[in-house]
Amino acid sequence: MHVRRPATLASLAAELGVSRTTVSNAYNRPDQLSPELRRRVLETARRLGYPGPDPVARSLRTRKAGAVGLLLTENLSYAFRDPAALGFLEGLALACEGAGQGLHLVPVNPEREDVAAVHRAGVDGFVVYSVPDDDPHLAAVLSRPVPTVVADQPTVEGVDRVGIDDRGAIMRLAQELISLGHRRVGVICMRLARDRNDGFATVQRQQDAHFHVQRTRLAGLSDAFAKVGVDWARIPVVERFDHNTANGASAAAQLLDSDRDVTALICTSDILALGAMNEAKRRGLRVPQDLTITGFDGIAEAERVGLTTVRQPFLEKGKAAGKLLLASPDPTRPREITLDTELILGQTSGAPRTIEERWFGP
Amino acid sequence: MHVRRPATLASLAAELGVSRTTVSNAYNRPDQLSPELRRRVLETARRLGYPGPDPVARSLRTRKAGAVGLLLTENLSYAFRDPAALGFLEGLALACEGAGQGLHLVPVNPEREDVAAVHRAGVDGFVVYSVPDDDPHLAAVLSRPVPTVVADQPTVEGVDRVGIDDRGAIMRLAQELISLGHRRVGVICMRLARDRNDGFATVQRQQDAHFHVQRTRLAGLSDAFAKVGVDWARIPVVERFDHNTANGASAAAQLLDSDRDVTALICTSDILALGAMNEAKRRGLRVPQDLTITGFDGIAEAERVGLTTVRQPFLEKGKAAGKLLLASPDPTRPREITLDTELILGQTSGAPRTIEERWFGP
DNA sequence: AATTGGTTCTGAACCGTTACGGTCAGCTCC
DNA sequence: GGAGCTGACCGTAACGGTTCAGAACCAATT
Repeated sequence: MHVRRPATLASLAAELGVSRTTVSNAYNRPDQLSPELRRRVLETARRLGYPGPDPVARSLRTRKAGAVGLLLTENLSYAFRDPAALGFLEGLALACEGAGQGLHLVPVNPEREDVAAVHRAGVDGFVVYSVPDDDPHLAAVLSRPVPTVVADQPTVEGVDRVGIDDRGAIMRLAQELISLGHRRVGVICMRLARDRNDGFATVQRQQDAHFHVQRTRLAGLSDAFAKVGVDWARIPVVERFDHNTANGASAAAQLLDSDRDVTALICTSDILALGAMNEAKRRGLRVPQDLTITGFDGIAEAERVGLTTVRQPFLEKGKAAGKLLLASPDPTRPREITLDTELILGQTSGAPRTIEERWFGP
Repeated sequence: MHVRRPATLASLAAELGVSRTTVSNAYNRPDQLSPELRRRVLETARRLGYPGPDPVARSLRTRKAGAVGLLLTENLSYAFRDPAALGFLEGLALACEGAGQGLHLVPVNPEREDVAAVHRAGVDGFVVYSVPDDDPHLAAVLSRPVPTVVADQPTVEGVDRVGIDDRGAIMRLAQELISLGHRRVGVICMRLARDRNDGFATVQRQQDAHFHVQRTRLAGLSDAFAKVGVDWARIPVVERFDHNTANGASAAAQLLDSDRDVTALICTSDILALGAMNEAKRRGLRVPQDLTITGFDGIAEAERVGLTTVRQPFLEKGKAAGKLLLASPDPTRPREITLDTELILGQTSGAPRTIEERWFGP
């Protein structure tokens, strides 16, 4: 085996008896030197095992890394499990690919507050996806002098943003349930803050939630029900830290155990809703006759089972974030993109049974 | 809005009247200077809007980028749709995360042969996942003087490798079918080369396949059937370029149209097998009574429907690739990791009906 | 003969940092 | 009271490129 020679542009130039500029040009500006010389340069490079200009050194000089950083709140691997995050990731990847930019996933250890990884990432900009307001990594990103786009997060001064109208979308869903006659409902939501709280969430906790998306959706629900005179404080909201169907099921169980007369379970994600459906089935509750269940996101699996939900365009969101970041040499005017959502009325929602029906059958 | 001042470590040092080394130490080696001075440095940094040492310059100096490059054959976004690739990606991400390394997805435009992206990536090493032997991007990666690990690919001289025993695994599957009595089978496989060929694949094309995994699996099947005297050349092999269930279905249709007496469809991936099952259903063929269908990979959906398949540990494969890359300061001995697979006998395989049964019913 | 223009190549500055090998004052220890 | 140590800080030399303003040369034009 040959040992990799630490050949550099300079050593190559010396070997050839030309200037470093010329060697550089051989790679970057073929029109700046004669074809013959260029051929010789590349030939000698091959012979010496020179792998071409060092990307890092080039980045330093040109002040371009050719990559976009992506900051996620969770373990990197979470992004590959959650369909919504995955869709976003795919969209972002598409945008990067289209622009010939790499996508640098920043490693975040949620245990340690290891902000160093953010500082170490050689990128031209950041996309921040759904991290809590108070996340130190977000602060670290904002401290870096590169353009940033946040997604599914509250607007940050001077930073582009892409998202959906979570509030309006879930309000329309709620209004649908309300018009069907639902008043006594339960809510299942994802984690509201960085501390684990698997159980009921007080109104205070809901309002203080550090995750923008969850906070906004709960607020939308609260407003929608307030309009028809339902006291939100009496609506049970169950929170789950980890986002999976098992937790959707256990949250549904907790909710149904605490109040048997709930007529609908409103979940802030499809994953949770799918879990809730499993629990309903386990209890022999028919959906939607005995219990209405709704989700949020519009993932493929939800569509398959006919879940009533709000469909949001993950992929487009990711693409939009990428385009926003890559197309912005103009840092003066922060932009905000709000994508449309669609209310999907599936087979998991219907009118609640009356009290009589509940006790004496239909 | 404040304009980002291009403050540097040097300007900060000048402002403070200390050396650049001291400022550097304030960030990297707190023990090398008095707490008081460090406090002053950081304070002044904040005041001047100095965001901390530039990651690219640091990388140049330390010769560490803190990131691993990942090369995929397909569009980046393909990786987010294919469950096997996704599992690998997740495993790799976990390994990177554990080591505090970023994961840099290299943008590959399969249209243009834009190898430049490989040269532009500031990474400490590469993982190459299942690209064809003759892919120029692979060559570009190998030309870079950084450690590399290939996965699901043939061994490259001096390069670590991780994979499974595709040949042995599919042979065990084939032997199972053979012992059930199947002799007249059809095969559905993924793309064999970079050129599109949606249709039958000749034996020559099978042997020349540039995708190692597919080539090896077909060879394993060929060998298994040869052992019991089946002439492989007469076994129809249908190839599909794009990997999705729709293509699995159309390939199954093509196969069944060409030979109605096939008793089993052996697919080289679960996705294709799931598509084939859809087609069988559409035709009113009962599985496994009328037709045996098998897959390969062991994805969640396959498990759900009870597909007979080979389960391979994607996640572990990704993890292993990451560990191999990150734990190797020793370039002298290339290593090879072969992970175990498991034959899953589901409900989609059974004994073939005899000719009589086929024509006259059971 | 002088000017112009084009091609091809060069020299030197610069990108922002960290590694390495110091210096120097103050202190301890017999 | 001199040797030896320690803590705190500094100067210089890389790290490996890109870029820009010319220099040198030659041919064509005025």
